[in-house]
Amino acid sequence: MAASARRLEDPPGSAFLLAALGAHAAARFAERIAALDVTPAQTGLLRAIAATPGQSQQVLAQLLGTPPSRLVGLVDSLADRGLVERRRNPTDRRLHALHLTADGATLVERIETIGREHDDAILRSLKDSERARLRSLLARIAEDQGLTPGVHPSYRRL
Amino acid sequence: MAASARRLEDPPGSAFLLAALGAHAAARFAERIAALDVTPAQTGLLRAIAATPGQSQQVLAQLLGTPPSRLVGLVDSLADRGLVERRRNPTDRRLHALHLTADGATLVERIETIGREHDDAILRSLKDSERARLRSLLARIAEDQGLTPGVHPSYRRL
DNA sequence: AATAACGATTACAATCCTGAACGGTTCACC
DNA sequence: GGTGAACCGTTCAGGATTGTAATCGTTATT
Repeated sequence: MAASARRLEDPPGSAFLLAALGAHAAARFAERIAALDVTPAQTGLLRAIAATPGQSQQVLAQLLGTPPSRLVGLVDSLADRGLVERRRNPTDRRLHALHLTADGATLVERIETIGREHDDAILRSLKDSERARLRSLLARIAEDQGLTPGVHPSYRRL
Repeated sequence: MAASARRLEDPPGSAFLLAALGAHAAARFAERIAALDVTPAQTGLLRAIAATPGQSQQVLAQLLGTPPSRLVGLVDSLADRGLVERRRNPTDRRLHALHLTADGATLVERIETIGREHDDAILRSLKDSERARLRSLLARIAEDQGLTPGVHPSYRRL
């Protein structure tokens, strides 16, 4: 009989801590933005459209790493609420260029505010210098792991 | 027209980085253990049983933060493969005490090995001293945020 | 002009989770 | 001691989400 009897409390590794904390942060953020009646997926799409307006759904789907069919429902839900517009491209009428409406733009602003509050809530136990250190470490891992900056990997196959 | 035009690349905050990296780490881990034909949820349950054997499903459900009905299927899938045993408690025949079989124990060992490899893969861009620093920062946040150590929050309402 | 390629959409099936209801068992209390 | 409440595990139906493949309209190719 080997020693085993590993306790549940000793964490199995930093990567697990990372995953657990990431899920926690994501869940908390989802709670916050629920007040605005948006889901994390919608938020990511709004952010992407705000960053590069006028793109086709195809391009956007590739950027986010999601099947195009999934974008349809997402865009629908935002378009129905008047936050996003599908503008047909006159020269190529297959394309739907996505743009934010005025309402959509102000919503993105609110989301960014909530994001900053969320950030503070999650990191409240760290001093500013420690926050900077953490951010730098995380950024290095993210780059090494090939994450596209500003895009949440959950669009891919989750 | 305000300045806006935030680029997608500048990350919206460390909490977002955390969430993105956590999702990435979780997805990669899921890929690894898929070779053993287990899901992350099953892995967490196996770990919990290994840490505190003989517990009832009710207690386990509360520890993991999941509705008991969700445990049933999880335990079923592991029991069908002979990794976990449900033992009726003779003094209180309502309870099902959960234990690992020999196969289950060796599987947990393999999962721990994979976990260490996974850890190295995620953190490969960091020196040992930096890994220690990161771990300490993450642990502090996790404690401050009230995460139960060793338990992945995704069992709760995801 | 015919056919292939392409963007967006729809249809469909598969998966997973939640919440309530259900049998079997034990406990509390009169 | 017997009756009803509480409890454990299970089951069941409903809802939400996602990926694959077929479909429709439009454009490019030859």
